[in-house]
Amino acid sequence: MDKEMLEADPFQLDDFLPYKLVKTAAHVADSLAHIYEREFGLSRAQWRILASLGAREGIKAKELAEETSLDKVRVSRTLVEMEQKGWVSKERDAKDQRAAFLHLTDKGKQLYVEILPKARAWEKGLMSGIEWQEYQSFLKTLDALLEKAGGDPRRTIREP
Amino acid sequence: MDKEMLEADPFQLDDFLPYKLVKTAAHVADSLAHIYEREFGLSRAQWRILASLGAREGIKAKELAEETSLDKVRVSRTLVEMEQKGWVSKERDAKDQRAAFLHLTDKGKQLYVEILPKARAWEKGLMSGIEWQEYQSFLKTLDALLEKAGGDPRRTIREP
DNA sequence: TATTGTTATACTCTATAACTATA
DNA sequence: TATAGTTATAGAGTATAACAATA
Repeated sequence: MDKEMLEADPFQLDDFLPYKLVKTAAHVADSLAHIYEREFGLSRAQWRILASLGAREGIKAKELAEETSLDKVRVSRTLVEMEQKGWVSKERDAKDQRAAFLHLTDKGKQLYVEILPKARAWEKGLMSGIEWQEYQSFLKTLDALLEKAGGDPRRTIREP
Repeated sequence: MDKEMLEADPFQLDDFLPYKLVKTAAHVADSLAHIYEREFGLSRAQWRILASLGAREGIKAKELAEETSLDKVRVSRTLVEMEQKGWVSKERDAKDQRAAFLHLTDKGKQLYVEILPKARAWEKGLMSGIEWQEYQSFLKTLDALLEKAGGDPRRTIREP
């Protein structure tokens, strides 16, 4: 065993990119979750679907799954919850009876326009103190990393 | 319902920072996981503990939990697994019989020096194409976001 | 009384497969 | 045969609480 090799260039988990990235992402996600979970009682899946549907009325479950990085099983179940809460309605596609166009109900839209500004204000607060240029560079690097890491586009993710 | 408000400034989940951040982090984490999971058969918790212990021999379970963002229950259980595999040994602290100093066995160190270079090479590959200055700025922004999001330092996280 | 670490348990999330009804 | 969506189930991860031993 080469002891030198163990000590020469000490590995710090905290400085290791994926760890740092995931850790930061988890804390940022938690911070946002305060709004939609504690303040509005939405689950993470419900939040993502609300946010997605609010901006893209009338899409189908399959597209919704792609947009939100949730798998079709979770989308299906979350939609049932959201229908029961009266936030979402389905409109069968006459051309394809298997699928349905999804809509926010008035109640759902009301929730959307209530949460969205808060989420945006939160995002703004998070960004305050970060230069616009630095932020643009940050986004660019994120895109590059996602591109590099690539991987399975069907990969589902938990946080918002 | 103000339809204008819904369409005026469309919200794109994909451009929303926490979503983008978590999504990128998940894919980057998956990419690394190929190495320690598929190539070496380590779980994520095992990988983090190995990486941590390799660099900081002799720490105790409590410090290990803090370093790895794993809770003490998971650390305790993962250490049992790793002892059984012969990678980790415990040395009771004579000054505090409740705790133990943790060590990698020779077998554990061997695994460490085998995985580490691969992880670093993977990281280097991920970074190739990204300017050094851009990367420094990226790390700085991550730190700023973590600082801002702050939150519970005991927060446990799943990915590497 | 408080702390370190272990054990137990319930809950959620995830992955997979099987199923239906359509196409 | 293939696809959209649903249902079922097993496994992994997470959060909590209770506990033993020691401080």
